[in-house]
Amino acid sequence: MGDVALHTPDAPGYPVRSVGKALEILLMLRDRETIGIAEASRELGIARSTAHRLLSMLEHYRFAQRDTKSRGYRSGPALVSLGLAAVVRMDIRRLARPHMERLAHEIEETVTLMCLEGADVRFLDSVESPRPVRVAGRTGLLRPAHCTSAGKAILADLPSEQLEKLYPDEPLRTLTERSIGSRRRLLTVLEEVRRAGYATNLGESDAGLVGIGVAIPNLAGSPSAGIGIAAPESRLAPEQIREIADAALRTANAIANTFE
Amino acid sequence: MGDVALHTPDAPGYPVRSVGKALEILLMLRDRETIGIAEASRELGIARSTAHRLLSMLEHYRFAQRDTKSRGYRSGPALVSLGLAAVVRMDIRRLARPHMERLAHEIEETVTLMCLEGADVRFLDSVESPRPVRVAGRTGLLRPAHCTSAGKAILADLPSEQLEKLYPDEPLRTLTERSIGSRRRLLTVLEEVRRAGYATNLGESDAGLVGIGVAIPNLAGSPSAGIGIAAPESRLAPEQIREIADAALRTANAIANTFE
DNA sequence: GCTTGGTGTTCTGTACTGCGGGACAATCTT
DNA sequence: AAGATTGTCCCGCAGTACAGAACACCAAGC
Repeated sequence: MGDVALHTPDAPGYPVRSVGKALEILLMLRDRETIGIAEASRELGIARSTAHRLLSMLEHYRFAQRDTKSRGYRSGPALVSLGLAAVVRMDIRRLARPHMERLAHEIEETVTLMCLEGADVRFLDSVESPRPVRVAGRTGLLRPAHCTSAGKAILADLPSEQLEKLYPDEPLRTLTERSIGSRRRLLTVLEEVRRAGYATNLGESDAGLVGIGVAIPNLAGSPSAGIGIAAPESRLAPEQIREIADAALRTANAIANTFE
Repeated sequence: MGDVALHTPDAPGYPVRSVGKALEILLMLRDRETIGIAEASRELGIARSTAHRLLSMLEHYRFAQRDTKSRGYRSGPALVSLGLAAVVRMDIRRLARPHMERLAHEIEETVTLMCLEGADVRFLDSVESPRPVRVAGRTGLLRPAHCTSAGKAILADLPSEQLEKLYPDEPLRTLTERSIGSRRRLLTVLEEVRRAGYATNLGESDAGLVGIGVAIPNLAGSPSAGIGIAAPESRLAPEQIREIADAALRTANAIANTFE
């Protein structure tokens, strides 16, 4: 009678193991550059022959391709086109675009849309500053969330137990010497972010680059997202920050309201 | 004895049907916005219950997600992150980037990298013009190949039998009234492209936008790619075309030579 | 040179798993 | 209100996708 496992809304009542394993291989392909057959077999707990067959299958459908020198499989063209098609269709991105363009035009700096992916943020889209000297948009990039402005804003919105899961190991990854290196420091920074409503990034991801980021609230279902504004260090005076953050917050709210 | 089917180099000797069907569903997700269970079952020739289970599986791994109003499945966040990770890693893109930046800087117009996907071209990456009035880079977009400059350049490099497969139906899709509408016209245009070495796009994809495109030669294995230069109509005088095309050809060759 | 540990690849039998069919409920159409 | 489609669940059978072993291949290492 009463089903206890209701708290996992999408547990497949009738799993198809081979498909599950194949999808897990695809997910491995996201984090690793290439995968070997033995590697996959070990990691998924399946026989080498099975891993071989699954990878051949992925190769046949162009989801994977063999690296030259026939050593290991890497992600194939089907993933590229599927992914790009999915990105273009993403609700957040489509809805956010016009607002981002308005914001980029108003403050004349590069605006980027990001979403959380594990403990990282993925750059989903960006509108570059109209000025000749500007920060380039780097769609597709992955950065540690705690090293970016929008990433910090997103983290600040997370429930604390989820946050702890994301940072199990103590020495946090750093990109520059200004990056946040310890969990304690991160927690106090996030507290400040919650108070201020926005986050900053003062050369913590790239030297000479500063950013201001806010989270997009109420993204029902889809992973948490945010927008960040990036500028050359020399151009952003401290007294502008509040003003720019307000513009970003207005934009984020406008995006959130577009969800009917 | 003699295996006849040697001309299909990657036919999986030992197919895993469920995985194959699952991957085919993913491929459907690329072309359609959403798919229903009955739809998938019909198209793949499997029972509705099977389609249901496969889609649940995809949903569980976040490769698909249900559309609000619980009607139909659409592509999920896993596809987005997988795709973007794959794009960033793509050889062509990584290798082409520096050359594209140089070209964009030299001619001060927006440069785009595209690759063929069926009879369309997918925008893989772009470097925007430094000028204030410029054509925006639209990474991820899909356009009919015969309506874009680089697309035509890529088509011109294709063997004719492959070309015929791509255009079975006579009234070609058009985006503006200047788009090429018939196969005959396309063939003569492609002949000109082969002679000139580059292709043009005079308001055939977007009104007020002109482009110059070239194919990147010798892309062993990976799908055919090309680069295009897009500019506002008002800014591109006819006498500049040859010069810009030469710069683009130099760039394309430089990219091709990067492949060791 | 010949081992030794590691790969990727192919084959075959069997237990299990994922398939189809059917029944039900919830929608949308007419 | 009836009819047509849809998504969802369940169950029993048979087909399949798994593991295991055997083989070929390439590195190092002694």
